[in-house]
Amino acid sequence: MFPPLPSKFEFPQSERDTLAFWARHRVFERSLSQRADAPVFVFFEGPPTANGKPHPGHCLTRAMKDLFPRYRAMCGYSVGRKAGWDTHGLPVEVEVCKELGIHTKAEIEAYGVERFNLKCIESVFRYMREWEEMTTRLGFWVDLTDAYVTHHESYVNSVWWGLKTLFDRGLLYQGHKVVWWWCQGGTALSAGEVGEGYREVDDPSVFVKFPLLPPKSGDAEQASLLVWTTTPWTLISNHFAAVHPNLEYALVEDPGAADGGGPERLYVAAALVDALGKKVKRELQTISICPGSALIGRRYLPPFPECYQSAARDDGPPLGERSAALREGGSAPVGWRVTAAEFVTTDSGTGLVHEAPAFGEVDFELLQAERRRFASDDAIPLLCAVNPDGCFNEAAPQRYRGRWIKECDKELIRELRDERRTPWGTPLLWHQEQVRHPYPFCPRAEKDPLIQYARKSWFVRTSRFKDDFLANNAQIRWLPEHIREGRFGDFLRNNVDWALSRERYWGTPLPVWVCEATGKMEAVGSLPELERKPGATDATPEFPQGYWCGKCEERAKAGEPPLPGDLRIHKPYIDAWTYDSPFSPGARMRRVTEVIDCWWDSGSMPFAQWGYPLKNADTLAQRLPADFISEAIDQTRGWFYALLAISTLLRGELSAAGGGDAPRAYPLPYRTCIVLGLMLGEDGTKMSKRLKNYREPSYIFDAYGADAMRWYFFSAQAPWTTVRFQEAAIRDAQREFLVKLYNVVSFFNIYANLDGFVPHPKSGSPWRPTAERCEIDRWIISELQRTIAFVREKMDAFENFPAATRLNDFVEALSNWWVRRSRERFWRSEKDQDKWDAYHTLYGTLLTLSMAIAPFTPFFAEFMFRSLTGNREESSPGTAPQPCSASAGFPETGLPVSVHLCDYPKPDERLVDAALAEEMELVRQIVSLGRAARTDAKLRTRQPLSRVEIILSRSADAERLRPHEALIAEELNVRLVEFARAAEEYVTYEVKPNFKALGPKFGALAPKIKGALAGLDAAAGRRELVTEGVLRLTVEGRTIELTPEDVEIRLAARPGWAAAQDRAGVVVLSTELTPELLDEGRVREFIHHVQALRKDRAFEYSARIALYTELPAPLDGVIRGAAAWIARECLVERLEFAIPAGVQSAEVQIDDWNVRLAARPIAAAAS
RNA sequence: GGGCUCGUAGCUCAGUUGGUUAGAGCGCGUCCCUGAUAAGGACGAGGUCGUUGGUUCGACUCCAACCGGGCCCA
Repeated sequence: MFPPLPSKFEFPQSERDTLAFWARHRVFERSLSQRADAPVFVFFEGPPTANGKPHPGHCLTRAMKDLFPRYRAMCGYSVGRKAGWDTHGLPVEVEVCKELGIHTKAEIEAYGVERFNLKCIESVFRYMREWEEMTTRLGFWVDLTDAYVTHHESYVNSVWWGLKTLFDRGLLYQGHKVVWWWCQGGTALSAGEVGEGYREVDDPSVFVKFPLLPPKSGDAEQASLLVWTTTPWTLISNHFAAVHPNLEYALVEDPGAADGGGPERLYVAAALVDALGKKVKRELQTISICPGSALIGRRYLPPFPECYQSAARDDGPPLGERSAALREGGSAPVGWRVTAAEFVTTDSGTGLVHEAPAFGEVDFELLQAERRRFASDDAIPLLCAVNPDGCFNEAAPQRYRGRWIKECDKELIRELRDERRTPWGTPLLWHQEQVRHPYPFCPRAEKDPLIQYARKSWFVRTSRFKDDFLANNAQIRWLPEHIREGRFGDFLRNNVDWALSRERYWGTPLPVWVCEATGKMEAVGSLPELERKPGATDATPEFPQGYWCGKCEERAKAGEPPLPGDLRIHKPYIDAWTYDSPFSPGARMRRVTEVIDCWWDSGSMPFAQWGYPLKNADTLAQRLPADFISEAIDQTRGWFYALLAISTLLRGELSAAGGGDAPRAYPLPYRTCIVLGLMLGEDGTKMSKRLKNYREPSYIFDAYGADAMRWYFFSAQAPWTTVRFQEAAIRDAQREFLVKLYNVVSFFNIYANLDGFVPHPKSGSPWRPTAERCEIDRWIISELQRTIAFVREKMDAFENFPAATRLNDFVEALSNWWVRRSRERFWRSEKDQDKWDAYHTLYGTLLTLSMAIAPFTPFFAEFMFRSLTGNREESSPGTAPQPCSASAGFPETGLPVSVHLCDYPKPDERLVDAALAEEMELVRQIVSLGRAARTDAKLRTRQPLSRVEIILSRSADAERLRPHEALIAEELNVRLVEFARAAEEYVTYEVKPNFKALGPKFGALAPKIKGALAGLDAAAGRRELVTEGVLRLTVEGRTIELTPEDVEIRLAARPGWAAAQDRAGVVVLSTELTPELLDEGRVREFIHHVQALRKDRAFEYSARIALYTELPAPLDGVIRGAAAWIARECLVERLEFAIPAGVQSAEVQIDDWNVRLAARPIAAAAS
């Protein structure tokens, strides 16, 4: 007896039951342990940032990460699945700041770094729990109990080891770099963060004159360079003006504005003269043209004199008047002269660029280039009138000092217009307007604009490894493929050194200690290593026994919960550690203050998840590289890059884990990477909590279940396409696949129990091999084998979409052809072998299918499997799982308790019948045509017809269809099936060119042949082809012989017949209705109404009934004559032609007659 | 502005080394079937395959430019 199924199946409830079942029997753990000694398939979990609730996009990622490991595990691999959490970084800090209602670094310091970081841990834990819940509910099997966590001491030790290794190899260095700087947060932001924060804003656009000093020889020219900027606040820090040496520059005469300033001369790019003239509505007259190179070296006066006049050294002349020795001999001024720069264009501005190296990346590079020309490294200072907090400093004019730079823009412009003049008395401001352009703001604090700012920070010399990155990349299997050469390849080719340090609090501390006497540095590879350093201590004046212990005691005394031990390796505790300097006796080593980019954390996970090298060297050797990873496309420059870069840098060191000397081969650290598309909300725009344009995962889980969502992800599109997350699409996916499949399971369940079907081949219902069963059974079993072979092939290649599509097609075929065509076999009363064949076929198919879909829809697969195997529970869960094999129709005994402990089905080639598959395809096509013809002629299916004539385009097909005549006759409800050969009575012919064959053979002649064929007598042409094997045509004077392959013969029904056609052929129905046929139709109508009545009255499926009817005379004889048939079809025990009093009756119509029907079940049906 | 990617039916998406008649599901309309009923089937309407050029005997497919969306970078 199969456990009866509920009348109303609830997917979400069933899934919750399955979750409980998995937990009860520790199915996940056992799926791992039963493969403990198998070959490994390595999966890396990209750690989600535990900062914010998971949304549907995360569900897609996690579903994909589940699918392939499940599949490989069922295929016999050992697939360890260690969870991981990314817990450091700015996002966490910002979340905590919001919670605390604070914003700036000063506020964090005031709150206390210690308490702050404690808050960060708490915040991370909160979100981790939400993620764990979603993970479990989605059916993502990953070991949450043994997750790696980036802030754990063991993890940080590994990260430190990597950094120390790079430091010792000279790859970790401190340098200046212009970064996108968040003034209020006091830190640089990563490229990704900056990209998030771009907004369209209006900024001032100012054109400013830089008056030229007279050349060494020659008279004062009284001309200015005209420069353009959208950041007036950077003008105070101006250091150079740049031109492109190969561009043409014009010296123009500006007649001057009406309200001030006389005529004067300006240098601008020749190409921009007209455009600039239009801006001020004056004609700028070109006086002379010169190349940019002619201007190089010319000196000018900056708009604000503070830097120019500052004394770089106490004794020297002002900076503006200083020159220094060049490497190649001679000397040059250290600033305020024209330099050459390739980046100058005439796209906007004036073709002359104001350079403030502290505030622009290219500007800074220009400064570096200039510096390299000088003999002394520090000949040219970096001019910077702005403090890290975004306020002007001592280098700025008095009135601006201490003020927020953006706030000063207006005043600066006014000063340039009204107060500052050229030596000849015109205002320095030439023109002012507004521009609208994208500008980055802090994505975490939307009002704070970012600025480019030169900052001392730590870098990893990744650019030196560009070629290695590319070589590594070339070995990776990317899905989709274009990522390798496209987005990712481009990114690698443009590699710049990794800006590693962050001037923040909650992150992996940069493990570099500096000698307080000499400034020399060294890196430390782990906390134990630090503790072993000579004289190492975290004692402070306040806590002479040690800062950490002191703090712990303090909390204990105050009755507060103990500090998480993992905080020991974080700020501020780690900052307390000092040790004896190896560089200078008596001096101490102190840690630098920075923490590192959290991307570096997550990119270190291949070894850090195992705590390597302090432990688990063996594990690492086995688990590198990963066979499979997957994340969304936004991780290209994130995790995908971090992983590849760090593993490439540490290739030699990582290979030591394996005990070998040879460097580990590429790819590292992942072989296959599925790059998922972005997920958009219902309206096709980015998902937004604010706009509520998507459904929460929990809503989907409760309304449809996790499988519906998973199936939608896997089957609706290739995973790398951008998808719209639509509730309706999930509902559809559920209806098309899960509900359809459930109906088949339910069908089986109902009848198997009615007939007492026992699946066991020996002790159960009579079983016989597939080869002895009927054609449709052999067909569906063959389809099953083909499907499994296809799914395996695609899944082995990480292509879930075609695999899922094929499974969908199979379920469609099972439900809409096999079940439909086999229903009668289940209904019939006799328990003959054919009936048992049907049961065994369906049972075996469903059982195998439950295994085949298990990685895709693990909950429903488990439901199916358990339903088919009797909802077994183990009395002592955990006994050794038994091996399982299940070929169609013949399940072995001793199946495991869960489908997920089974082996993935293997196709049995012996059961595949390709010819039968093709024939059945054709049969379905013909039947479909027959139904179309019926619809057309308004002949309902219940009305039998005398015969159908089938005319096939390929007459050879007739022979192949003949064995299936009975099937066609039954499906179309016709007495006779005939194949007509040359049925010109019914059809007309058309001879069409087959260009695929004609094209290569005849080239340009092909279209002409098409014309010739159109004018041909098609019937004659066809005859010629059939009798002679060739068709001769004369085209352009040439005689051409066409073979049957060169053309296609199409058929069309002649008008006047009940017919339908397509490429396969024409199906013609005989429409003549004899009295006998009409009578049979009426009986079938009668049966139909009785069945409807049974259903309407909700009789048991197997209930025998007494049937009462009152008929008009013309029907009486017909129904009486068919009594036996009716009794068999409708389980009628007694048929009476009068309706007894008190029995509820119904009136139905058969043709034009009214018929009364009534029925009641007969109690003891067991006779 | 640069790079990548996508543009096919009202919606969601397929479309196999270029082959002349571009498909599916949903939705809509008409009908059918039903002892699987949260089913199932048939038919119909609905497309200048983003636009414009080019290559080719032949282009949804290849190339170029442009337009539009998305992502990444600036």
